[in-house]
Amino acid sequence: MTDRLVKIYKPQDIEERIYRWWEEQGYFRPETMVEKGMATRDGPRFCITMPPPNVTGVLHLGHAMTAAVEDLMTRYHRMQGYETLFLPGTDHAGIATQNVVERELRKEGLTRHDLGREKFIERCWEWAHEHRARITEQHKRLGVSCDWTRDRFTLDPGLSRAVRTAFVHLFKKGLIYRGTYLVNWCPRCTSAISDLENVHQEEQGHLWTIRYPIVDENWSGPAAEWGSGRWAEGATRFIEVATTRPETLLGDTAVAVHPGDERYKDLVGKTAVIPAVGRPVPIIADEAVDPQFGTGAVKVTPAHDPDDYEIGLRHGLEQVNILTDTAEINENGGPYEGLDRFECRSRIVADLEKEGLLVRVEPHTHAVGHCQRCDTITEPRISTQWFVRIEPLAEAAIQAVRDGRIRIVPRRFEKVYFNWLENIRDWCISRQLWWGHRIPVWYCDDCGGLTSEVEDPAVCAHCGSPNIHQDEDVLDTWFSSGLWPFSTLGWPDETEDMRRFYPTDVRETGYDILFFWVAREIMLGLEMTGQAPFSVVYLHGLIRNEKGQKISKSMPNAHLYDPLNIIEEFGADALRYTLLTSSTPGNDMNLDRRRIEGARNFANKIWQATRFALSAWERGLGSTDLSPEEYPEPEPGLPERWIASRLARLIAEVTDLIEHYQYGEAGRRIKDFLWGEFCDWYLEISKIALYADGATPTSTATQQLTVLNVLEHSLRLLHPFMPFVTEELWQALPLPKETEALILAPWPDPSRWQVDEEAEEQMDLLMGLIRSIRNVRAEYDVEPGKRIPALFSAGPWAGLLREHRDLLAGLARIDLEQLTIEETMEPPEQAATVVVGDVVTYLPLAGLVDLEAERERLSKQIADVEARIARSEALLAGEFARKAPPHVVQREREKLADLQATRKQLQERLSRLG
RNA sequence: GGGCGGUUAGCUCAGUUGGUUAGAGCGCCUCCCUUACAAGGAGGAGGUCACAGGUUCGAGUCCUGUACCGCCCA
Repeated sequence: MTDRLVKIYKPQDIEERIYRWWEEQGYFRPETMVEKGMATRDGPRFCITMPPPNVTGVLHLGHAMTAAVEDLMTRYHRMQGYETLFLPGTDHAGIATQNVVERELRKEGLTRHDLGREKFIERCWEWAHEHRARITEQHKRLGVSCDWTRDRFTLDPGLSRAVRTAFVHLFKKGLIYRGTYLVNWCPRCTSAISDLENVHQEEQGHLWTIRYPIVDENWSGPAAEWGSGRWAEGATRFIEVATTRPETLLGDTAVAVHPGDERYKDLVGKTAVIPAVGRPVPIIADEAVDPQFGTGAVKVTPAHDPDDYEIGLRHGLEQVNILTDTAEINENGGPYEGLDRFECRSRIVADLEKEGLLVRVEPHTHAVGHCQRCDTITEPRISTQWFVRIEPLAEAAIQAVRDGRIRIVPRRFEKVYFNWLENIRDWCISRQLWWGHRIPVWYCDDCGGLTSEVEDPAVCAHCGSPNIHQDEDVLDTWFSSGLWPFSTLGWPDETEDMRRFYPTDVRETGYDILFFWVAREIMLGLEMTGQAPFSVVYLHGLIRNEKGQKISKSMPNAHLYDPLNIIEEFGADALRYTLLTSSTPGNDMNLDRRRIEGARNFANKIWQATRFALSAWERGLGSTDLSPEEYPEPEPGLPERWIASRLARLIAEVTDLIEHYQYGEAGRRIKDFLWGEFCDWYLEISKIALYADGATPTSTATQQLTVLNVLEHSLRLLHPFMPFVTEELWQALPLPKETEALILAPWPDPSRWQVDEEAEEQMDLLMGLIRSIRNVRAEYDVEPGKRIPALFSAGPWAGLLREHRDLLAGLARIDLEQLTIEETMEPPEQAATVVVGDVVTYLPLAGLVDLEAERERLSKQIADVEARIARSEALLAGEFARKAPPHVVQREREKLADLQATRKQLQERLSRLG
């Protein structure tokens, strides 16, 4: 037995070794392909940039999915002879990283302010370095063939310069502006966040209805102190408003009703008084008010609500900010100053009740904004921030997809993409953080002018004053990720990589970051480089566990879904194959460990098949002094012609499927072929010759070489799905190779393989006969190893059967001494009968065949065949024959003829049994 | 409120221009440690393809509606 491959496939023993070898040989580098003549510098090329994982954490199954799909694309194109670059990298993840580092500091009883900006950033770098190394290690375990010499990080000097260049470009073009607007504020991060990072969640809250007293001839305003219980004493008219955030009334600057609302017609123009702070505010009419909601009158808080903000602008209302940056009530909150927002809420409700101003409280479900990174409830808050004027960029991005320069797979996401971009709002890009790209804008202390330059300016661009200081804030992480497809290739420099690999080919990622990232890459790519950064967006689904639950670190059995644990247990190949074959693009997938196990078993299966191929060769040609170049030409018989034909189909189908992004189907086809046709049939057939008496090392060369060759081509097809095991097995094959490694081997060329219809038809018949004989043997409980007699009344097929009597006998366990094949014959008495088309097989199973049982068996089969004949006849008698395409009708006719032949044979047999 | 996806065997899922008797893995039943493989082999049972209409010679596949589950946007 071969010593090259151990008896059982152990991925742990091969994967890391192979990866190290690939990397050391430089196979992941496009330059290597060119050096080895696998690709040319001016021929086709393929480039994909890896979505950079956050340096915050470790890889999860989503990353494994990304890696599997992208590496498949990469390996496929590399084998197709494209000069291929899969460029890896990581993202500094501003808020997320700052949060985890701050959490670490807290364990030491420190805040970032205790350290100061510089020291804090140092700590962030330590964290980033450590995690970056870990993420790289994990990617290597997954087997990704990316060029690590081009590994990038969003805070690298080159990429930072790209960020600055892009910012300055947009700034000078007037597409970046600074202004004071209502933004989403995270009081825990003490930073603004973008609309996308503000995640709405349904929450069970309350709807408080409060009445505001109205100033009239009887009441000119509160005379008593708030909290005295007599604050509104004397007021006779009130207007009722409903709110889910009563504390915001401290910032109310109006009460609004719908202009058409008859109930309030006479109140418009009057003055209401805001409880607690006693602010007199106008009652105004605005179309935005929904008369159906609550009382039809709403409080207006322009500084703390997006709708109210708009109303405030329309009516020139004052904006009163009542919150500090940590969401405590500020000096505008009167008696509540210094309280936390939620503490304030309960206090204010109690006080309203005391003052008789609380009308009612009802349970109410509403959407509450949360910070995507820390889950804290956010507050809309007025603050000065930097924004990207996004509409012109969005317009171009829409156009690129509309006119087909970019194609989204699956298609339906194009609609989602358009919908978002068509209703887009300006992008808030400044963050009040320390970790990230500092905004390249300097303020002049003398003239107040703004200077934005790529290189740090020494003086104000407007007045030349040296008294300038840089903006304290940093940019949204997604601003730098938005430049990823070209910043990683050297932009803004006209580098060789930029020229060769940009625009890239594919953006592959989960659909959940279509807006966050992909859309922004397209917008920024078009704006900065004038070209779409990639031509295809391939979106994969999200991964859940087998019960459809979202996998999170806090799950009790989370370790079962940790990619590294899965790799330890089943191998990276099994994980990758499973991820690639158990889902369809854009659809979520429930990852089932049983499938991973099945994929591991598949890897073992081909391992075993290769061991068989090697042992046959070692006993055969391998034991001669012939070199592979001197091996005799194979002389293909029917089984060889058949398996080659099946392989031809496979190559064409798999290539076509991959070209159409149908990776799952492609992977399954390869497995079906290798397991169901090659192993189950061809290998078994080859054993007949290989183990025949008198076989010599060279007499079975055809079988040996067919096994090796089919395996060699199958391994090439499977390589992008299961790179490790295929490389290991391919290396072991004693064949002349075009390349030194499978990773560089050419993809099988579909046009070089011929389908052999005749061989397929003949083998179908032989396999059908074998299957039905096995079936009868099982039904009659014939010992599995026992050789039985058989007689074939084979009609026109007698010649074929005679020619392949060894095959028939071998796989159906027939005794060659008792095997008879004739065109027609007088059937034996005591025999089980099998009919396949016009071939009748008699199995005289002495002592085993019960005539009564046999009659029953045949009757049942006749009934079954007759039912199908009836259906077929009805079909052909109707409009089907007239309207269906001729080849479909023809096929149906053939099927019917076949069924009729079978019925005739079965009936004859039954009548003979009496 | 608008949009999207899902519903196929006990479980997890395939099924892409409509065309044989709807498939796989796991599980289940029978038999087998046969010289590549028990992580295996041979055979078997198991589905009115969520429901109701429609188009068509023909619908798991196309159209309309309904139910339930999930997601996205507002």
